This record gives sequence, C-alpha cells and structure tokens, in this order.
Amino acid sequence: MAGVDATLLEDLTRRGLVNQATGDGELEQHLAEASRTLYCGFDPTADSLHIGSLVPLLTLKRFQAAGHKPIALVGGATGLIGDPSFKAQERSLNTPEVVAGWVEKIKQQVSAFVDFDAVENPGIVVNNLDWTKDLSVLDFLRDVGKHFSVNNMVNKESVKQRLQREGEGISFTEFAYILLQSMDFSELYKRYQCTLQIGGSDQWGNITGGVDLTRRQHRGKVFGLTLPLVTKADGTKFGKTESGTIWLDPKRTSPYAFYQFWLNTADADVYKFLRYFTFLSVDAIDALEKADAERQGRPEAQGVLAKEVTRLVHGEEGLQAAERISQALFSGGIEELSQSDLEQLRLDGLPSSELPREFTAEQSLIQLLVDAGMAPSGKQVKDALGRNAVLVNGADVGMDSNGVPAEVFAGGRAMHERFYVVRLGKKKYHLFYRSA
RNA sequence: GCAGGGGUUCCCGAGUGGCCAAAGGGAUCAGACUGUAAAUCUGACGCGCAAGCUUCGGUGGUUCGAAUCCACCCCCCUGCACCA
Repeated sequence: MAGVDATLLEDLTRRGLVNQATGDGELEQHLAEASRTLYCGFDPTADSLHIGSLVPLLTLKRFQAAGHKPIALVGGATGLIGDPSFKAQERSLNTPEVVAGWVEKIKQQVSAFVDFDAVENPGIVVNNLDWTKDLSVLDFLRDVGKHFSVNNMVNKESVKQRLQREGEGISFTEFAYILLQSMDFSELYKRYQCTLQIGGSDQWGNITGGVDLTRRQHRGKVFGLTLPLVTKADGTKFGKTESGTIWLDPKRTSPYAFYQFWLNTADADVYKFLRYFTFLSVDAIDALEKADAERQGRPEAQGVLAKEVTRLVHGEEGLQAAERISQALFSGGIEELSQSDLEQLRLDGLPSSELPREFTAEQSLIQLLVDAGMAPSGKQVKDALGRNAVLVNGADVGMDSNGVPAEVFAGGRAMHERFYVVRLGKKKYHLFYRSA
C-alpha cells in the first residue's frame, strides 16, 4: 500500500475546512493508518454544480492527493426526492427524465476533480440510483426503515424549522430523504469499504444517519466529516452576484465571469478563500497575507485566488482567456486593441452581440443595452446614462444619445470598422459588432 | 371535514376604502470616494426614455373609488375531528 499523508487532517484543520467530525478523534488515526475510501454526494438539482459545491469537490481532491480513494456520488436517486436539510420549504419534484439528464452533466463535471487513473488510489463516480431503482418498498421499509427512529429524525436540527415553523411543513417524501442518503453510505461501505463521508455542514444529520445505519446493517465502523459553510464577512450570501449564481459550467458562467467573481473577493474573505479553494500551502497563504498587509494599497491575494481557482475549474486555457479579457478591459487602453484582439475577446467569452445594419425608429440605445443583457431594466440604463456611466469605445454617452443609436454606433466611431466596446458602470462590459 | 390564523412588489415585512406603485429593512444597480476593495454618503429600485401602463393568491361583486369591504374558489399553517 502506498503511503498516505498522515498530516492531511491537520492541514484541513489549518485551512479551516473541518467543521465537525464523528468518532472522537479516531478519524485522524483511521486516515493515518492506511489508504481509505471516502465519498461525497452531489445531488443533481440543476444541470450544473455551482461554486457552493467546490469546497467538497476540492476536498475530495485533497484526500486523493493524500493517498485516499475518492468516490464522487451523483444523486440520481436522492435528486428525485429532494434534501430537506435546512431548506425553508418543500421543493417541487423534477421529472425522472430531467434528473437523469442532469445526472449525466454532473457526472462529467465531477469527473474533472477526481483522478481515475491514479495507480494506487483511483477515484470513481457512482450513481445511487443504481442500488435504489429496483428496491421494493417493502424491502426498503424492512431493511432500512426499521433502523431509523422517527423520534430521532424529528429531533434533527436540519428539519426542525420545517417541523416547527409556521407556514411550512414537510412531506413524508422529503422527511425520508435521510434514509436514502444513509443507505448510500452503507451501500458504499459494503461495495467499496468506504469508511468516510464528507459533506457540507448542512449534511451532518444525513451523514450521521449513514454512520448509524452502516453500523446497524454491517457492524461497520465508519466516519463522517463536515466542511464549513462558506460565509462572507459582510453577511451576504456566498456565490451570488448581480448576474446570479456562479456556476461551474462554462456555458452558464464564462471563465471570464468566473475569474472576475474571485477577483472581486473582499479583503476580509480572501485569505480564508485561498485556504478553502486553492492548493497553495497554508504557509504560503499566510506569507501572502503578511506581504499584502505590509504593502500599502491593493492586495495581491485576489489575483492569486482568481488565478488558482479559475485554473482548477476551467483549466489553463480558460484561465488564459479570462486573463486576456480582464487585462484588455481593466488595464487601460481598450483603444489599443487590435482587430484580432477584439475577435479573440469575443471567442474568449466576453459577452457580445451583433448590431443590426440599420436601426429602426423604435430602437433606442437603452433598449439595445437591455436586450444585450447589460442591465435588467431600462431604468438602470437610463440612470447610468444620466450619470455618464455609459462609455462606447471609451467615450461617454449622455442621455441625449438615447434616441439616436445610429449616431452612437456610427461607422466612423467603430474600432476597426466594426467593433464597439460598451461599458456600463465600472465593471460591465459588452462587445457590439457588425459582421464583417 | 370543522375551527382559528395566513397568502402584499426579489426576500423579510407595514398597510384594513381615496393622500398607494404601496412604509421600513435587506439584497441589487449606478454615482462620489477608492484598489475593478471595505466603510460612508447620494440616487435608482413593478414595466416603460416618456406620456402612460400593469400589480397586492384566483374569479366575480359592492363602490365615484378596493391591497383594503362582500361572495365563491385555490394554497399554506395550527388545533380538533375522521381513520379507530
């Protein structure tokens, strides 16, 4: 057996990645002794994971790097039910076809973080639908249900608000979710000698359920470890921006937008995020923090964070593209961009739209920008226009230009005959062009 | 099924006949200041450039006028009953 890195848990702790663990410290020894198999589940609630899943995903990777065997479980079954943990309300069910489609997408996504070819400790991806789809209700109730105490389940913190809070209830379906997830752990223990489940802190109840079930069904000693919920210092929700959730799928969130998201991390959060989301050593991160503190002005940490995480998720190419765009837009001189630079930015994922040859009478500048997705409502564009916050190829456009888009996008004002870089506010860019 | 409580603009939450596109807070957007920060201040925040238009679970009604009153319906919560 290849050696395992016995300091893994210590490193995780230093990173602040350990929220809770079962087993009174026995886990550390368990992991230090031998290469273990562990798993983490990802339910398909959309066709892509978002950055909320990044912490567990990367943690799986950390375990593998330390010599353990990771299993990424995609919840083809659990996704059909819906995890009630700490959810304020019952969710509507998705059809089996839809969930099955999502499962495939999530499988692929997850696969990027697990090394299947490691000789000693290859990872695998499984789907819990495989061992639940043919299970009969009676078998389920007798073999699994019998091990659960409703009294116990009712006392779980994760469903408390649904049980007590006025205005919301919980269906039996969601209430039974924990049985399914617990079954997964027990099943993986049986099939792969999986002895550790990791997950977000909201998964504690489900994880301990699995630990108990494994013991009851197989007299197996298994462990659970939860990771902290990612929070921001200002109290707002992590992973959301003006334009919505940050997804891992480049079709939903371009590498550029992804990169920008991390680059905009608040100082108060950035070092914590570096520990959570990168593989840089804690010492290196501490050193960076110290250097930033000593230097006046802008810290380097955000740049490092954006670079590292974008590379992890979108690869070197995605990172290059993101950096090219960011460089071009924010480090001055858009007017110096060559025609091929502009073309490249478009390919790199800078939001862009084609302009019509002729403008109709109804087309106002405001409407054009709204249609391009630069703002959700015309009011915002109007506000920006009124404050000279709209720039076309570097020159600001006032409210009086609203009615005359043909003038704003006149051929003579184009870059290389056909490009217009429009900036709204400080950070929102959009490339308008006419086909060549 | 019965009784009681409730469904308001992204969220929380005021509003119980006109002064309501609807208080306040949060989130969000823009401006100033900055570091593409934070904090702070300013403006915006249903839709529409505007005139204006469409909202307060749904449908009808009363009224000059309804988020506010009435009727019916839908949904949620709590308790009781039913299941026994």
